[in-house]
Amino acid sequence: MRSQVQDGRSVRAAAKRRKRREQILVVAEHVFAAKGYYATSIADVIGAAEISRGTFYLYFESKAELFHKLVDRFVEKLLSCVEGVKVLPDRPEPTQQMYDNIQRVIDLLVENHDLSTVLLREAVGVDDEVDRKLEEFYRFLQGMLITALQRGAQMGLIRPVNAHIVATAMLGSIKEVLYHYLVVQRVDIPDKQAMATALYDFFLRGLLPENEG
Amino acid sequence: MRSQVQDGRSVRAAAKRRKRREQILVVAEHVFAAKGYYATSIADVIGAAEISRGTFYLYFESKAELFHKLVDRFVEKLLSCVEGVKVLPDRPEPTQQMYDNIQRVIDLLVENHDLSTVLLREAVGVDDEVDRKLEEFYRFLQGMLITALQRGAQMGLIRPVNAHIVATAMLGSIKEVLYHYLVVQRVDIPDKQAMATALYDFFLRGLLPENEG
Amino acid sequence: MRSQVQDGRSVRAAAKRRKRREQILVVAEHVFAAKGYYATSIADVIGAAEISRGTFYLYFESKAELFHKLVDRFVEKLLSCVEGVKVLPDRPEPTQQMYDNIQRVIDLLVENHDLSTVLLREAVGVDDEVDRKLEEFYRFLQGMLITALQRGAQMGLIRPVNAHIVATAMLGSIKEVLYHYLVVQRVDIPDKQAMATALYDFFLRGLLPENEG
Amino acid sequence: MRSQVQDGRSVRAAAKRRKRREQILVVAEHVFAAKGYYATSIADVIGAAEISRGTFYLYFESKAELFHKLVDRFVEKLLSCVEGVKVLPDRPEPTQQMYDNIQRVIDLLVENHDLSTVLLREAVGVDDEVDRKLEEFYRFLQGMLITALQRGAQMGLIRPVNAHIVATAMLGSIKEVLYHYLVVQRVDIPDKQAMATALYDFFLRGLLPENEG
DNA sequence: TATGAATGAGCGTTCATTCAT
DNA sequence: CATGAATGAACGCTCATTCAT
Repeated sequence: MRSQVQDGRSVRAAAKRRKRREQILVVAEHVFAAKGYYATSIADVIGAAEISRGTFYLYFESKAELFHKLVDRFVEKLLSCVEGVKVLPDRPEPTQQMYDNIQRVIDLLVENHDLSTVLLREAVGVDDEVDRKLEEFYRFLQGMLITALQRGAQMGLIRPVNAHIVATAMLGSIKEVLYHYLVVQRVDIPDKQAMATALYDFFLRGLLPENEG
Repeated sequence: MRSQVQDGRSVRAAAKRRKRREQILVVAEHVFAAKGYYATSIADVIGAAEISRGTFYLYFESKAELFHKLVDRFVEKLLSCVEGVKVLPDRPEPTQQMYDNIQRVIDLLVENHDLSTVLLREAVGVDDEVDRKLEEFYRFLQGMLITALQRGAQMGLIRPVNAHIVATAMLGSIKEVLYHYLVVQRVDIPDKQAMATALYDFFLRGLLPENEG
Repeated sequence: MRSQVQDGRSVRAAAKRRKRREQILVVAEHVFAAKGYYATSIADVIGAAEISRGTFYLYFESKAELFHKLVDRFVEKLLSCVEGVKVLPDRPEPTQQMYDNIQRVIDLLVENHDLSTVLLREAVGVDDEVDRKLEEFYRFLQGMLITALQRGAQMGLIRPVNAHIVATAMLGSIKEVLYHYLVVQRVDIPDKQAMATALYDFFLRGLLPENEG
Repeated sequence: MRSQVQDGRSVRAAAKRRKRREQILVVAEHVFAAKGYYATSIADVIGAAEISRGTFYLYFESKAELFHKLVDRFVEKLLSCVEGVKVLPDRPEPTQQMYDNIQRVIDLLVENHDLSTVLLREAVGVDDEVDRKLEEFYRFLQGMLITALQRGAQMGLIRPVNAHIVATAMLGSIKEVLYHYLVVQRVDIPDKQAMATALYDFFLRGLLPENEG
């Protein structure tokens, strides 16, 4: 059994270690966001993090692993902020749930500007592991949306549509809008609520005038 | 002044040169589509094209230039197939024009499966030149859509919407749906017309049931 | 079918390539002999060979492969110079055959001073591939000697001995003597015939005086 | 002058220190024997010894020094077990002394399987210091054997032979036989006495049948 | 004394590009 | 015009060693 002193030490050491990893991850977000995965060398990362090569490899076993962790964090954060639309007494209207999801995704990506930039920009194609993770994630979201669309249609809340295509289109819409503001224009989105509202409105009512509220 | 013989020669030579370039570009589409930009080496391209290293550099000044040309072709082809929505006596209904545009884009990308794969997958982030070209192109499309949305609203054909966001969302929808089918599922799209219809329908009428035809 | 010109070219190119490889191998023999496998870096080899890094990797796929080729050459040369002792009308006395083998091995190693140095010195332990090759080779020689000892005993030409141990001891004798002269003393052996004779004499007659000719 | 208490402390501390060093050396034998010098990292050693990096460098100034100590121990042990053949009234027959030496060397190496593996396998070539030590040691043995052979010949106990070469051959015989059994076949030698006898018999009587007892 | 996080020189390897033939 | 051998800068990674705690 470890003494209390040892436990205290190891606990503090583990905390320090986590902090260091975190620091590297945060710095790497910036660097990858600025230069892209391939153009970023280990030298760039350790230069920005002000650590030595050896230290980097103490915390990550490769450049790939570093990127995978960033992808994992992105995916985890997003997964924890989207919720399947459910019809329950204690939950808001289904359409409100959809709106809330959009809002939360926007908030999250805006808060994690660099990470979002990296992932929206060029994560696909980096390596098979990353491709698999992202595809799995998008497929999960797509599945969620498809289910929501199908249930919503059964319940008469929405029109029956080609759920597969519409779900994919909705995903693409959100990605593109966020990509456009975060990466292309490199601005913090002025009015996150307006953005969510505009997307939500477009999704629900489309373009035709007879759909006017 | 060149003699006629020399002109004849140089004309033939220029034609031959163009043909060679074309051959390399076509082969490169396949290779880039299969392996991605970074994982594709010059060795892969010249191996597939059955030419020597030296010959490659006779026709392209770098790997980057080769890729730029592919991007240029993609952009040109797409530009030549989309048309701004205009209200003129000799043209179809504006909504029909939108539908036609969607349909043509889908057709083009399906016809150019490899090129589309490359560009939808990971073109962004390859280098600043490519980023600029693609951004310019997407901005052009976006501008076109924004204009159409604004004019449509003025004319009462569509609801007034946040044109910027909706235009971006429409672009993202189309990209994502095509990406999903062309790259992720790697299938030829079974029913291109149905896909266009589904997107068109979603764009116009959204999800709410009161929008039912 | 290739034209004669192309054949001529490719034949010449292949010859040039072989020559280059050979040149690198020869230089590498020197370098490995002087510094040992591990202390020798690719930089040392290409420096001594006066080629660039890239060129080295054009001819060898790794430092390991370079060393493997050297081992292969060593083993091949030795295999081609030792012959199993056979009793046939047109061949010399079995003991003379043994003497000849010893003489040929000594000659070969003296002629290939550097290569022998590398292999006698520290080839074992470099990697599993090398270990396997050398062990296989020594086992082959050992097997040959064991057979010769057993047959010789059956024919009454030699005493019955513990063939396994004696064969191994004979191998060790030859290795150590050559190692001593080639590597430790770093001299060309003054009298190769005397060396062969001394070993041969020791093998046949041992130390006891009653064995005096 | 140190107080008795301090002396007691420092004596105990020194003993502890020696014990620690010893423990590391013993563990390192195993590790080096299993993986070889170059493939063994400090991480392997401290992992097996269950000490920290810092502690290792408290006891050894480098990986090289650790190995040097192992070589020293090997050489010391061997030196303490071989004795020069001397003709004295209170000592056995010279040939018996030779047999005893062989037997003791075999016993020692079998008892120190790991250490022997390391040293027989790949010690040569590790660094100049090790090379020097081993060469000095082998030269010492060789000198001893040469003297014995020359004296033996003078006394008429053995034939006059090329003492240099025969001494080297005898060393090589013993090394190779032990190497073969300890390292290649990785077995404990079944009958150490038979091995000594076979070598002794071969050394004294050679292969020719007229030498039959 | 004991620790283990931090270091950085040095390694083997890749690959886009050049140029003599 | 065509070739492919040659180049070398740049990369990701390792590991013996140090030193603040």
